[in-house]
Amino acid sequence: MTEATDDRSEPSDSPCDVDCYCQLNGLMDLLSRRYAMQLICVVGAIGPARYGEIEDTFESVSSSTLSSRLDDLVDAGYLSREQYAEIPPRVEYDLTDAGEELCRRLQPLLEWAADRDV
Amino acid sequence: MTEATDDRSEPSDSPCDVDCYCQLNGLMDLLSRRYAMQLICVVGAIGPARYGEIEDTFESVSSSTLSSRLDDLVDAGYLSREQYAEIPPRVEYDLTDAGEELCRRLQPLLEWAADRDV
DNA sequence: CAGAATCCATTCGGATACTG
DNA sequence: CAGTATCCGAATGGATTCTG
Repeated sequence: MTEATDDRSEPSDSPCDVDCYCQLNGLMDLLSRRYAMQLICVVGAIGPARYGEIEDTFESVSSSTLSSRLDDLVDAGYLSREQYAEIPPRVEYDLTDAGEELCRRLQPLLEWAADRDV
Repeated sequence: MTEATDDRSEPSDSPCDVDCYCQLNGLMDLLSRRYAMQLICVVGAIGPARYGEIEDTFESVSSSTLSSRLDDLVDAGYLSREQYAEIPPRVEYDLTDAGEELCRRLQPLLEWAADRDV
């Protein structure tokens, strides 16, 4: 018999093997970009949020950076973007279902992170 | 009375206000670097792990990148590094207490992420 | 108001070669 | 084995200006 002191050679039962953490997948790349994780939780916290609201929440973020990060999250399906035909224009971002799930999984991390090093 | 349809104007009771997500703190910067989150969970999964073990777990990572990421996490206090005076040299990385807490908060996220986009 | 476009300094991470 | 040192292209994010 093959020596199997641990289960690393038999990934059959584990629903999520260690290796799964290592395949750099698109989501991790996305979340690693600046403000991405914070944005999910902020939108989750203040519900449908206008662009300006979100911008104000962050102390300093350039509009170009914020825009591209919002686009990323919309394109990836974690944020929805509703544009109203008004003047002045109004845009509202909100979490999609996937975004809510993501937010749920991010919140424990971000809360702890915020406590740690303010 | 002041209108308070939501609690955004009264952040008194909330232990972690929305704003806390926005202060870009050092931990989020650290976690946003490549492999950082995965490393925490990998070390959490395979216990005390040698450098080579960790390297093998990732399909492709240059030693320079892996080294610097491990250094980051050690310096930040999430990984411990034990070096044994043997030949050939042996080094073992493990989670610190803070690292374990971090791992606990990362795991739900990474497991979900791995399921999502393989 | 909610961005888009452009430009640019900095940072990041991979490749490669070398070492105690 | 477990890195370090150096080099370099690519990606990132900020500043600024402009627009429907």
